[in-house]
Amino acid sequence: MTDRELAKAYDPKDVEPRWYAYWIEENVFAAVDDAADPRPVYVLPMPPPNVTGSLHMGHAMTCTLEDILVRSFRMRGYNTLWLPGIDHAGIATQTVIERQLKREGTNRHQLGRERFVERIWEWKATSGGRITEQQRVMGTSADWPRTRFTMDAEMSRAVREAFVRLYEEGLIYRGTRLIYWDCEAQTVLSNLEVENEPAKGELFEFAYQVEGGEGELVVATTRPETMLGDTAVAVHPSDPRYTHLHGKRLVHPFVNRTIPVITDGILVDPEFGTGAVKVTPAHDFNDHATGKRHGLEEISILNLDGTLNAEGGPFAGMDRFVARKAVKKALEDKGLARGSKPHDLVLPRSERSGTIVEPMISTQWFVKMQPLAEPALAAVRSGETRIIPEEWTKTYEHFLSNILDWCISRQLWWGHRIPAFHCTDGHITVTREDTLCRCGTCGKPVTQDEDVLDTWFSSGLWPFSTLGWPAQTPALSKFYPASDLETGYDILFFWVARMMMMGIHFMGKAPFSRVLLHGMVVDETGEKMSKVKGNVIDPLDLIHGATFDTVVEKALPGAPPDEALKKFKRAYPSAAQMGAGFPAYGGDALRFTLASYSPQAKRIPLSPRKIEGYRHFCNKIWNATRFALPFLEGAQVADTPPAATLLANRWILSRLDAVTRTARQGIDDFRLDEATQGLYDFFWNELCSWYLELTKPVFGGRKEDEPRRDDDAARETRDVLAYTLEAAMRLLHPFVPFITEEIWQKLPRPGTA
RNA sequence: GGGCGCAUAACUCAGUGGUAGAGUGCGUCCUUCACACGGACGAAGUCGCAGGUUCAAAUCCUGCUGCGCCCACCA
Repeated sequence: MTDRELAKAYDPKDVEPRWYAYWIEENVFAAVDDAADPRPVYVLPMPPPNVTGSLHMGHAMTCTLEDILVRSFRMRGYNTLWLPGIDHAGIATQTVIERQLKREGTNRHQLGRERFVERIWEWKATSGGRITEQQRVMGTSADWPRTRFTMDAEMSRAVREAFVRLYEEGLIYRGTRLIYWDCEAQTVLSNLEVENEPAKGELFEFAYQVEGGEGELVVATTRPETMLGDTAVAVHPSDPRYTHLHGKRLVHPFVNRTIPVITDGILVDPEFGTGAVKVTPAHDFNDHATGKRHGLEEISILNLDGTLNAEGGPFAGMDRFVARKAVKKALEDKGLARGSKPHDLVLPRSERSGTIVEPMISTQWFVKMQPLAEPALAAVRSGETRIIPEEWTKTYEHFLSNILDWCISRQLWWGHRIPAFHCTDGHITVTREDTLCRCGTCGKPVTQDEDVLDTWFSSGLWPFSTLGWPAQTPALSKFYPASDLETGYDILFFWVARMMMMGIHFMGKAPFSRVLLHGMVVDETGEKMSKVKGNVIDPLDLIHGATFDTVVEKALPGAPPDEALKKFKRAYPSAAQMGAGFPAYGGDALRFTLASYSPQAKRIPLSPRKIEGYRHFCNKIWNATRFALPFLEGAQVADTPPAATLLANRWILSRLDAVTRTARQGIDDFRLDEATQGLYDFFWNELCSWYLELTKPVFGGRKEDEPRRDDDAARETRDVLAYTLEAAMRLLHPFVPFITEEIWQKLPRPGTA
């Protein structure tokens, strides 16, 4: 096959890897730091995927949308930086490695901290960050040599610097608070990492005897074991049923203490339960606040692993759930149980481990949020940063207006160690140095704080830490603030809000002028993709093709294949009639599909049939070119449209102009769906169905006995067709970069004639 | 308890104060000269329900119904 001939059907497998290699070789994704570079700048920080991650549909969406923006600006002549990276993902990664150790019959404590962390680095070197390889299959045109890992030395320096400055400014403090504790991972969690899940439980009632044998007071609870930490029972001040008990004391049935009856109009709703509330200040947020109001003792009853400590009296050593049953039984045995009824409740679960978290009193590091939140709110209110789709602005405002202090310490080993040192006298020295020997206050020997920082602390610095901050590098001055930040709406609070706060605080300017948010990719019926549901699709299977056996094995690992297949086909009705599997749709078809969904949709139901439709579109592009190429020999293509006299030629040039504006507008407004629709319609209906058909009689030569024409009309049409195709390839390129590159390289274009 | 959003053709979704749109699917026909990953023609919607504003509403407003998401410490 010569240069100017094309295969009859488009085969992405042949084309795509070839051009990716070419782009890398030609270094076309690189941004330029040089202050003297006169071009305008477009900067897009890439959301760093977890080091443990592998490409899923959400990543595919992110890569696609961002690559479209980036390629588009690059083609417009911007000095474009798409900065990629990887997140160390503290708790997620630690969990992965701990599971490995468990399989090997050991654990991190046997290994020791230093060895454990080494082990994670080893793992990272071999299998961590595989996802960045997979991103390349999507055509991701990031400036790869600038890839940052949040645990790199430079990133760590930035993290320490940020911590120290916030500490010195009084915005980071250490405090003893009621926090959420994950008993399995054995670490504190921030509020955002706790998911509240509705559940069916019971409301159990039991009686406290009044001291001196004057009757009883019945309370209701969903967590009977917490009664071991009760330090009061509260009633409503104006509840006539309990007036006679005001000021009395109650006898604890299991531990040697009496507790007061207190009145509290905030905690107690007389309508609920018995109207009397047991108060456990150390294990419940409402009770904690009540305890503060009344000066109650806070008795922690739990060990860090969720078993009961010595305060549990006869129940000490039991797991919290075992203790729950045992306490109920013991209350029954003492004749104090007063029955139970079914009750709908909300269980707080750890986002990561899935276990029910326990409120516990603990000393942790916090960031004071309000002083940081206010400028972040102001930046959006003033329009310095715009959130698109705009409806998210209210959600952002609501979050930042009601924000609580951020607990940033984690009892993990994998992460940025907190740069604080403790001496035996209890002084704390916070330092930028790697290590410290003497207390800054008294000079005694010190040890470093055992804890690490929340992963999101380092990612909150991403827009500037990746550019060399705190050093004043050329990259930092060139590329901060970024132009856009594009990501899924699910991390608006976790990540975007925190970058806004940190960016403004440390750099004095909001980190980006626009925040672009897309929805969650879900299955075709609208269900969230999950391994449990068996509806996960690996984007690479759509690109490369895969039998349903393979697809289903990944969707529902370990399940019987026919059962898994049934589930899968229920989740993707349009795949049900597809025979044995997915054909190789190619990266372009998948990208065009993902871009075609409206970004304001919160749920993006992935439809295999839709991908198929856009694969057909790619084939259409291919064949249109295949038809046109033989007629383009000797075409003159300039940067501006050729002068046209024939109606058809003038018409297609005007349509080209219109679609150019549609595509441009769609990209600028982050309405890529409108851009894809416009491009599809232009190419298929206007260019192929109408214009190409109209050119046939002008060119002639289609039948054996008909000569190819070479008159003015044919020459004008040739030049217009060449110009139009070349321009169409450039318009389509950000969306479907592979096929357009393949074709464009074969087309006559400015400077090649 | 607060907040946000959605309801348009069989499916998935755009859309606009002035005669209802796309893709896919469906029906009939066509392997004819770029493409059957194609072409031609066609069927298909009381734009959730009820009010209101307007010359005009599917589009704006109010209420209702249904669905979804987020935030929140009711024992």
